[in-house]
Amino acid sequence: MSQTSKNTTYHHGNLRTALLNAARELAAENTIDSITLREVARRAGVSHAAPYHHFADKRALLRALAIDAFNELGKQIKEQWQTDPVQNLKAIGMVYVQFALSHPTEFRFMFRKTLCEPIGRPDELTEIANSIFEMLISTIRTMQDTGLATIGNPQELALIVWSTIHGLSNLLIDAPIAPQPIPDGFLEYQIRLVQEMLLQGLFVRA
Amino acid sequence: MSQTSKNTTYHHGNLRTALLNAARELAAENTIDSITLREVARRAGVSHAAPYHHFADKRALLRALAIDAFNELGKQIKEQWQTDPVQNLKAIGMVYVQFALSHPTEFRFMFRKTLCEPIGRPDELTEIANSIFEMLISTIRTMQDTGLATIGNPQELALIVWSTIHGLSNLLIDAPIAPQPIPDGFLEYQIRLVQEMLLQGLFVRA
DNA sequence: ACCATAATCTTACCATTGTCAAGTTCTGAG
DNA sequence: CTCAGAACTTGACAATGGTAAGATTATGGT
Repeated sequence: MSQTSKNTTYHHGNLRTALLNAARELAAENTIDSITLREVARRAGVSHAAPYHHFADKRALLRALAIDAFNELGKQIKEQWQTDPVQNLKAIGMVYVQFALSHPTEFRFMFRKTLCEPIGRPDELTEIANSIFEMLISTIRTMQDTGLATIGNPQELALIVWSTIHGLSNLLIDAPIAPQPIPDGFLEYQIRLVQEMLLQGLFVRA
Repeated sequence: MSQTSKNTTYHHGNLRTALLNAARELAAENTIDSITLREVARRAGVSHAAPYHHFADKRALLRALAIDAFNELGKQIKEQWQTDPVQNLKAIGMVYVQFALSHPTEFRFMFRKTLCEPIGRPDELTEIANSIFEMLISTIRTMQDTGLATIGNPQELALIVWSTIHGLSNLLIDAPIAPQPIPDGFLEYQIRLVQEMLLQGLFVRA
């Protein structure tokens, strides 16, 4: 096909990524249930059993999709990274919610416990999720070090902050409320509101 | 069967609720994908085509499940209702997160846009969700009236508050972080933390 | 009381899906 | 060159969502 690699007839050459791309294509088009192994294979121009040579089962394909999405999210956050922790807090929020809005299907798969390995076993999905969580924690720690936040255990505070942006993302994507489509500037305004509330809440005057 | 109603052999008598109960049973046992129309019918002791006389399709069954769950959530909130708006804010948060933790599968279905009717058509799921949202808005309005909160449009503030408890629920259920199982008192502590932050954030000193 | 009609349920069928087993074709190390 | 193994295909299987047509029961109008 017009793939960016070899063009042999039998061996695809780079089927794994082609399958993931096809899955992403499906994710972008339809809803969460419409990612079908067979359709993915079809779009990659390959037989319906071919994917099993690259993924153990459908779950593994979706897990790979989720991991890629987490990596992309982390990359986007890092691109916005600056020195001011308050700016970074805002950046994390904006990037996070925007990512959820622009890749809703992948976003949903990023948080599916069934896609993780059984507990005990090392799980890349858990690791990458935690590494992003760490960025939030360290941001809050920095804020505390510079006196911008004064109360609380940074880990617990980070969980609350993450909850807020994660919940906002979920509600905007899936809840039967919220304006549809989302008006211009709504996001910026909402994130600013979150941030102001959090900054106030994180800061106890001496 | 040992149903609470008639016991004729052919006509079930109350199949609709029996199906919903079976679905809830499945929800409690397994994961989100394991609710199968055929298994639901099997558990209700009925042929696999019988459900179609009570629900248009699988989606309709799941929508009914989600609606029931929203009703239950609303009921539980109302049971905790008092006069103090701050107490009510806490009650909403506690009940909400506890509901999500004790009925994770139903909770996930409560927020699936694909279960809603196409926009334009009146949708019971949208209505019941909004009616619960209204309780939050009115709580915040009351707080503003009594000087406990001073800033912002109550609707926008309510969205942030909802985001926080909704996000916390989702993360605790599905995110590959958070202690598993959740230790005693964790929830109370976390909700108190949320509340303190929000109260600070909602209140701007003159 | 009776019977037509509608509601409820069943059996039989179809297309699709995830998955596996057994073959086929290619590729590269020796 | 060759041959072991990787990459793919074909063909099968059971399970699922859904439809159609027929069987059974309930119900209301007369």
